[in-house]
Amino acid sequence: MGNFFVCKMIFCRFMQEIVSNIVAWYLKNARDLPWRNTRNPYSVWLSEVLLQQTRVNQGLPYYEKFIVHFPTIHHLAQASEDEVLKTWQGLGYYSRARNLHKTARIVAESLQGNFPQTPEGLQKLPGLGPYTAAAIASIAFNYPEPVLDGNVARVVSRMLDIHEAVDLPSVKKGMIEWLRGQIAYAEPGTFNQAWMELGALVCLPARPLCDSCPIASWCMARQRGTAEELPVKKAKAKVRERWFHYLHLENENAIWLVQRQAGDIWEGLWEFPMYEAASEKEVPSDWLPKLVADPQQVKISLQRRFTHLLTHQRIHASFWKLSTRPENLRLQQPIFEFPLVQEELPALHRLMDKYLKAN
DNA sequence: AAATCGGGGCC
DNA sequence: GGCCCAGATTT
Repeated sequence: MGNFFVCKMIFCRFMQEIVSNIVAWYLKNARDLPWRNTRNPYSVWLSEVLLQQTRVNQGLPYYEKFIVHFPTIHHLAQASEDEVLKTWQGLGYYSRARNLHKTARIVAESLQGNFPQTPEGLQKLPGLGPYTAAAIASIAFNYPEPVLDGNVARVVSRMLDIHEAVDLPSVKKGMIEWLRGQIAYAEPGTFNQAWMELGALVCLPARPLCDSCPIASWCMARQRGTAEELPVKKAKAKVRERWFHYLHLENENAIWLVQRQAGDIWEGLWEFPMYEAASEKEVPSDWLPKLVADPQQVKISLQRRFTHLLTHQRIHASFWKLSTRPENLRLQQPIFEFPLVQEELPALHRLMDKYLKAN
């Protein structure tokens, strides 16, 4: 931390020039993205939530889909949560979709359709943390609050050659404070987007394009040759192994699905009735009696196996085709029937989608 | 402070 | 296979 504040002092007298260079670079090189053609708070909010922990290229088609499906916050507020989840399907981090819907209802019904205009006010809404509140306030309402996302943290840590973990709250605070000291030198929304864009296009995680960087001459990491080592991050959690056994039951016009409950992955999404085994060794003969009243009346065959990789979990999924009467099943949740038409299926998660498409 | 939540692109 | 991404929320 000591190192950090020394750097901060050294750079004080160059701040205006640094900001001016970044903004000039941004105005010339920024990508043409749909949410940059407006300052409409609804569009800004939607884009920011969609892009949390998500690359622009991945979020872009979802932004278009949401704008077509829900042109205003009132359309979104009046939709059901299932409709919102369905539009979100495949993007991941599904609590974002539920919070998006909650916030739409709060703004539409309690705030007369108007978003709060300050970071503090915005951060009270579900799904809006420090980053998103600052982003909306600065871009939509011209409020001078710097954003700190993965891009900005990388750029700043290299600028100042910070070797402490950037996910440490104290280090985050220091970087925001440093940025706050220079945000007055530009339009807040442009200032914030310029830093992020620099991280996304030039100050890349690996092999940064320092020769194209508008502030390379002030970059301490470049001067010291440490850019590729930065930013430093704390160690990550290990991957959990899980074994899912899915029961595939369908007839001519219905497919049996249950909705996943809270407190686990894929909350609120739909899938086949499922039994989670405690280990790889746990075999069907052990768990089948737990799922059906009379195993004698069941025909069962292994259809397909997938290994589905997530960030912190590895799902070993087995899909068993089941033939029996529905009354014979012992399920904790009620069974729902849906017409077997792809468009009519509710928001399934990625693994289910993979299985259905493979058949 | 640590754990959890996804999916995809890149090396 | 590991890392990272326009992070937030819960414990």
